[in-house]
Amino acid sequence: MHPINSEIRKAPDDDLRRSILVTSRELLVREGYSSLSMRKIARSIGYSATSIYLHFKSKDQLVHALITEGVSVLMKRLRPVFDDVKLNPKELVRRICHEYVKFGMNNPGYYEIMYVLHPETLSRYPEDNYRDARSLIDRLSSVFEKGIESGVVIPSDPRVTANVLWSQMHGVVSLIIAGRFDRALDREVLIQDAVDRAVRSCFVSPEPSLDSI
Amino acid sequence: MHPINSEIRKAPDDDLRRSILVTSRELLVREGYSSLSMRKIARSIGYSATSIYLHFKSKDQLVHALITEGVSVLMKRLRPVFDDVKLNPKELVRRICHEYVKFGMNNPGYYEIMYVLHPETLSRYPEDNYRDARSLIDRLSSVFEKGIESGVVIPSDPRVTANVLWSQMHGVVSLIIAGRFDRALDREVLIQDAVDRAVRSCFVSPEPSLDSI
DNA sequence: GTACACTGCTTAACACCGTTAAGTCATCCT
DNA sequence: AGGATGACTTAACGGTGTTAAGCAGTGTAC
Repeated sequence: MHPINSEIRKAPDDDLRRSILVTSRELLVREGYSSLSMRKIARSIGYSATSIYLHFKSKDQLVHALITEGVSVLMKRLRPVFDDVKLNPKELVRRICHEYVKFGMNNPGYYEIMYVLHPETLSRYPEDNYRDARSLIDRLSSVFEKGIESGVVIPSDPRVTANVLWSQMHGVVSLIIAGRFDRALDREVLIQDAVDRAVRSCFVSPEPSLDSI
Repeated sequence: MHPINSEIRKAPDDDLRRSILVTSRELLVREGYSSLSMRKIARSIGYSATSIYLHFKSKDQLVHALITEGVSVLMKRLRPVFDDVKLNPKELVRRICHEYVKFGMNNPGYYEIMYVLHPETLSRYPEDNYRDARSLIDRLSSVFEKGIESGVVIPSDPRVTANVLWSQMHGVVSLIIAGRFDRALDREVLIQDAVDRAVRSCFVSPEPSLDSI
C-alpha cells in the first residue's frame, strides 16, 4: 500500500489493475504497440514495473486483456449491423466490411495487437477470448449460409467464404496501416474498390438475362 | 584483422559483409525475424556485435538488405510467369497469385520483413529498394490495362485493381502465417478460394447470354 | 628504420527491455 | 504484543540496439 510516489494511497480494491489497463490502452492507442513497455506503463501510473506482475502474469497476458478490449470495441461496431433486420444480405455484408475497415483505420494500435502481431507473441491466448472474434466469423458464415439458400450468394462453403472475406478486408487494412501502398493512391478509393470487389465475389450478380425467359 | 576467435583470419576483402548477410538470412529463415539479433548474428559468425556496424549502419539497414534479397527471390518466381506469352491474362493473373502465396508459405521469414513488419521499423527504406517491389505492381497494372482494352477485364483503374488484388493475396498469406484461421479450415481450400475470388472479381465472367443474340 | 596514420576489429558502456527473487512496511487477526 | 498477510518495493539477471574509445597489426613517408 505504498506506491512509488508515496503521497497518495490507492484504495485497497484492485483498481491498480484497472489503471494498468487504462494506461496501457492509452499508450497503445497513442504510440502503438512497439513502444508499449512494462516499465513505461509503470512509470506512467507511478508504480514500479514489477507491480504490474501482481495483476498480470506477463506482458503477453496484459496484451491479451487489451486484445479482449479491442475485440469488444469492434463487436460493438459490428453488432448493430448484424442485427439490422432491414438490411438485405448484400448490404449487410457491405456495411460489415466498411465497419471493419473503419475500425482498423481508427484504431491501428488495437488492430495491430488483434490481427497483426506475430504468433509467438500471443502464444496461448486463451481460447475463450477468441470466442467473440470467432463468433464474428460465425455470424458472417450464417449470413452466407442463408444467402446461399435464398440464392443470392454464390454457392460455396459459407465458412470458407466468410474467412476469405475477412482475409480480404484484413489485407487492405493491414497494408494501409503499414503504409505500404503507393502514396499516390487514394486510400478511400482503395477501400471502396476492395469492398466492392469482395462483396461482388460473394453475391450473384443481378442477372438481367433472367427476365428474358 | 583479428576476429574474436583469432585462429583464423579472413581475407582482406569485404566478405565479412557477405557472411553477415548469409548468417542473418539463415537466422531469419530458420527462426524468424523476432529472434534476429545483432548479437546473435555476431556470435554465429564469430565476430563481435559491433563489427556488424562496420558494414551496416543499423539493424534496420541490415534488414533492408535482407528485404532486397527477399524481393529478388520473389521476383525470380514471378518473372517467368509475367513473361510467359502463352498465358492469357486471366491465367497469368491466377498463376501470379498462386506464386505469390506460395512464396509467402515457403518463406515466412522473408515475407514478414517484406510486408508485415511495422512501419517504424523500416522507416526510410530507400526508395530504390522499393523499385523492384513496385515494378511488380506496375507489371500487374499493365496486364489489367491491356485486359481492359481487350475487354476481358472489368473496367476500373488498373493501378487500383492491381493494388487491391495484391492486398487480397496479402490478406490470406499474412493471416495464414500468423496462424489466425480456424485450424479446422483447410489451408489449401482457403488459398484456392481466395485466388478464385480475386481473379473472378477482376475478369468479366464468360457470358453465355451473349451468344443468344 | 622509425614515426605516423589507417584499417579492422575489439571491449566497455549506455539506456533500454521482460522477468524473477527477495525484502520492506503497513495493516489485520489472535 | 506478535505473527501472518498483502501490497508494494529494490536489486538483479540476461537480453536488446547502439556508441565511444581502444588496440593491434599494416602500409606509407621521411
